[in-house]
Parts: sequence; structure tokens; C-alpha cells
Amino acid sequence: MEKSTKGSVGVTPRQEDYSRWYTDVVQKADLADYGPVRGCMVIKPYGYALWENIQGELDKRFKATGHQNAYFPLFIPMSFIEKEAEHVEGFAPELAVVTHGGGKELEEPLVVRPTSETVIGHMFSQWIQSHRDLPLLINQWANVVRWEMRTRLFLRTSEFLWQEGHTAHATQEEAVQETLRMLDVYADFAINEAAIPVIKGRKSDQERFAGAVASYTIEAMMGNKWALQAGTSHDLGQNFARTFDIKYTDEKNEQQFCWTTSWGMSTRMVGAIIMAHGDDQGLRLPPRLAPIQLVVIPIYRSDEEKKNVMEAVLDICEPLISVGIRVKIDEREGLTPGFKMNDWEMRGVPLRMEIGPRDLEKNSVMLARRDVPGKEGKQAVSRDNLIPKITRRLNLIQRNMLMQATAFRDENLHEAKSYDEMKKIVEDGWALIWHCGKPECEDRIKEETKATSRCFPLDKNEEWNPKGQKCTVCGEPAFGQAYFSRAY
RNA sequence: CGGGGCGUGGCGCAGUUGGAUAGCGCGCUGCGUUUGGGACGCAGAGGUCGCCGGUUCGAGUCCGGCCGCCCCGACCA
Repeated sequence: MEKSTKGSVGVTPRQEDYSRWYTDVVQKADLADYGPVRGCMVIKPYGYALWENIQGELDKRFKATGHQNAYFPLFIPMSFIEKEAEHVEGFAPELAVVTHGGGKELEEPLVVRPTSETVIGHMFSQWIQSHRDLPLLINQWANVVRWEMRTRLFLRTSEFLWQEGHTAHATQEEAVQETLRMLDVYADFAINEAAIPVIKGRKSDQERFAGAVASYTIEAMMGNKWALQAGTSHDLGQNFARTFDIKYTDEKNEQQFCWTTSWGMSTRMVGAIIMAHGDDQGLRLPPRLAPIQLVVIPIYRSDEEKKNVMEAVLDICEPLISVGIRVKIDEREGLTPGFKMNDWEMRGVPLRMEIGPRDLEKNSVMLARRDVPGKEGKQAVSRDNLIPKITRRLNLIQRNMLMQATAFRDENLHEAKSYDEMKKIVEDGWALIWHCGKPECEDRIKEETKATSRCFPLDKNEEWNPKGQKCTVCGEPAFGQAYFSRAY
């Protein structure tokens, strides 16, 4: 009972202070640390390993859908950013600008990329000549910088890591299709790898990417019922094609502007995983992304016991490792098994195996699930056929975490028939309303309730601007049904 | 940038109206006993008290000025 506050282990309970809980988890689970520069974080090995797993799964999906990786420069001429009117306006306040190089003032300031539509557009215009060059499907893994006022580890830092996909197409249909296809890729990744049940939707004009025709998003619900935008996909129309002169010659030998898209997912996803799954014991990682899937805790008293136990541990682990299960043996000396159990729970390892003298006698091991707290999640299993037993459990945990998160989300989605009803709902959940999509209306809602429009969910909107539906808040014709909630 | 708070070993803090060698918990090092849900004993290491200046016989403590951080508000993956 008096365990969660002892020493350097244990986190602030979520109910007491959710932000502090989050910060505690990030630091105590050893994911990240604060860097010397305001708003910049250091991603520690454990956190980076998680990011690498995220990268791996996404990258696989990008390749499978025909995209190729490339790399574009960090520095962008200021003039590039200024070319697209809405784009500058959107990004101007958060640009980091380099004015000096080699001890001299530069003729033209360089912007540290906040995103790469402009440079990539510039290059695309040189690479694309003919319809035979299309579609051009490019992705880059990179860091970007957006000067932020208030920062939080993983969720909003001045520098962050992400991937940005950039594609050019011959037709609008194809570009729209690409935008939605990549949204599906993100949703598939979130649901099946991260075990986060996201809602796919379209952003309001207010929330739309600066320079896009339409922005799509996957929205996830965090443990405090706030929303987190976990990935975005943008239909850029011909906006960037026109400003950067991305043209191709069609079959009739006529010049046409391309239709472009861009889409991104960032290290913010790590924050989403923490907040969608974490509990008062700390982090809970979905097995498919967890850097360590199975942690093994040897238990022994004497040197004699230690020798026997360690022998069994290696014996048991070798085949598991050889089939690709990510196993960690906790051989640290001078720490009790109890401490180690709590420590690895804090770090979110999905499955734990305890091996001690009693297990050797019975030719068994103890398995404990992170997603089922306490004794209930613990089970002695025989040493025979451990590979399928462990694989099965990891799959179960993965599925269970998705189920838990889905149940939690669904409990907190509510339709609101009136503005008053909506006000109540968004205090502690997401409200679905008919919404006009007008910035003035959204501003008012935000002012009065602190909630913002998250998205017009695709599965609840067969068509935009349906006849006869009125905005629940202002009474103007509705663009569609939209979720509103507090958001990160 | 506005409001609130805070800077003291790695972390969290205490330090009274100025007073002696700056203390406590956790962590860290060594040794021993422990080890199936956050072990214990003993012995150690580690601090220009954010920075600069001032008042004073004497400043962690008082005054002034900087710097940095955290929380709350307007922008954002």
C-alpha cells in the first residue's frame, strides 16, 4: 500500500496530477531527459529503441505502398518559405532562422526546416518532366524545428524527429487517394502496432495544415480523455505545385501542374503510447513495439543456487532469442527480485519471467503479464514448449491492450444534441456534434469550453455539407459531424 | 509576452529574527548479511548554496541587478 512513493521509483498517481504523472513516467521509465537548451529533449536509449521500432513498422508500410526514402537539407532559404502565402503565415511564428555562417552574416537567412514542402517542391519541379515520372512517392526521416513556447517531452518539443512523406501525382483523384491511403496506413499502424484505437477524420479549416486544401488526421484518446493528434495526411491540391512550378507534360504534350500530398508522424507517437496505455505503476508498452518484450528475473540465495538458476535462465532464453523474441535478462547484483519487478513494470515491459529454485524443482517458470496487475496476471507454466506459450501471451497482451483502450475510448465518446449538453461532455470526454466548421464558431467554443475541434470523423460523415443539418452551436448549415475535446 | 512559484551534493528537500565545521532522505562507492513484490548493517565519496554586485565584524539567509527553470493563459506534429 505505501509503495508508490518510495525512493526514486514510483510515479505521481494519474488522478492526482496527470501532467506530473506523464513527466514522471517519461523520466523514470528512462525514455527521455531534458537537454541543455530550452524545449529540446534527449531521447535516451530505451526511448530511442521504442522510436526505432515505430520507425521500422512505419517504414515497412511505406515501402509496401511504393514509397522510397530520400533525404533533403536541413536549411531552407527564407525565400522558399515565403513563397506560399498561407504556409508562411502558419509557420512564421515558430521559425528558427540562421543569420550567420562562417563568422559572416549571410546574404539570405536560412530557415531550419519546420517541414519540407518547400525544398522538396523545389526539387520535385526539377525532377518531374513527364507524366511518366509520376507518381513520385518520396519519404524522408528527419528532424525538424518549430520554436515552441510551452514544451513537453515527446508531445511538443522545439526539435522533434519524424517522417514526412511527399508525393506528386498527375491527377487530383490520385492525390486524394494517396492522402487517404496514407491516413489508412497510419491508422493501421496505430491500431495494430501501438494498440491505440484512433479515429480517422478530416480537420476543420481552423486546424488545417498551412497551405493544404484538406488535412486528415488520426485522433487518439489519452488517459485523461484529452485528444492527441497522432498523425496527419494532407491533400495539398496544386498549391505547392503552382508556387514551386511542379509541372509535367501529359500524353497530349500539354503542360500540367502536379497534385501533391504530404503526411507525417512524429516522436509525438511515443507520447501517445505513454498516455494511451500507462497506469499508476508506470509505462505499459504494446508487445509489438516494446524494446524488451520479455524480462527475465533470476531468483537465488546461495552461489550454488545462482549457478543453477543462471544455467536454466540461459537455457530457456536462448531458443526464445533465436526466434526473435526481444528478451532481457536482469542480472543486476545487489537488487532484490521485488525491486526488479517494480522497476520493469515502471518501464512497461509486457511480460516478465521469474526463475528461481522452486521453478527448477518443478521444471516450470513464473510468467507475469504487465496488462493484468497483481497476482491475477501471474502464472506458473511448465518449461515445455515455452516459445508458443510466450508468443501467445504477447499476442494476448497486445490484443488486450487494444481492447482496454478501445473500451475506454468508447465510454468517453458522446453525442451532444445541444451546446449546453456539449459543454458538459467536453469537461471530461469527447463530444460529437453537427458543426459548421467556421473558425469564428470554433473560436467561440474554445473560448467558452477550452475544447477544440478534433476532426470530422470519416465513418460518421458520408458526405460533406449534408442538406438540412445545422451546427449544434451556432445554427449555421453544418459541414458534418465533428468531435470536440480538450487536446494536447 | 502577462500572472504564480522556484534555484542549496546526481534527485527530492530542510536551513528560524543574519552567527560557529551547511544538514536530511533517496541515489552512489566498498565490505558483510540478504534475495519468490520496492532488504539491512557498517564504513565512505560527493556542495564555488544559479551568477554579479552591495550592506555587515560576519550572508545560503538582507538589498539591487542579471540568468535559468517549472506551472497557468494566447500559437502548434
